[in-house]
Amino acid sequence: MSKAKPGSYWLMKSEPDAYSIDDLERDGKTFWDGIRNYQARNFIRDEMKVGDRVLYYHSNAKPPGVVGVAEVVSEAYPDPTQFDPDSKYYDPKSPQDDPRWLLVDIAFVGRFDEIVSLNQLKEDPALDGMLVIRRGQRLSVQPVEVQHYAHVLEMAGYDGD
DNA sequence: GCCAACGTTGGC
DNA sequence: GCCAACGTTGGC
Repeated sequence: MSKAKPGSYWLMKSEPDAYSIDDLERDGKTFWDGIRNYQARNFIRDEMKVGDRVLYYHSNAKPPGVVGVAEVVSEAYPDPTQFDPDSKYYDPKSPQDDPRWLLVDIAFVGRFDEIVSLNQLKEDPALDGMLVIRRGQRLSVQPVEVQHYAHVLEMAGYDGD
């Protein structure tokens, strides 16, 4: 199954205490390790492509919200932390020859001048149906519709790309 | 810190 | 294959 669609858009959550947009800006690029949810893994494995754009979302933050933009810069490949007994992401049940968990590399693209908070997202009718504003939505990697992506950038006054 | 929502595990 | 128990996420 190959879909000839242009780029896809995503929202990826990170707790700023663990890895914030500042960390990503400093590093330029990072391994998005620690995905341990099958639905998120499937998006990464089946649908993410190099060049896809990502809304960078701070969860467990005050306030939570979108703080910038990142870009997918690798294909999916096995997450090495699943085989590392010292890692908190260690998964002893993942077979070495058929790794259960994958990751992609993410690069910094830009930062918003100000956070676009979850509240703002919820209050804007143009974003009706966006997954992140759905109650109880815990998925840390989620698809975003192109018009929602564009609208969030607009809300941020971001014209970096 | 609380707790609702939801995913995963394991007994049966 | 059901479902209760448990663990985690993440807003508040």
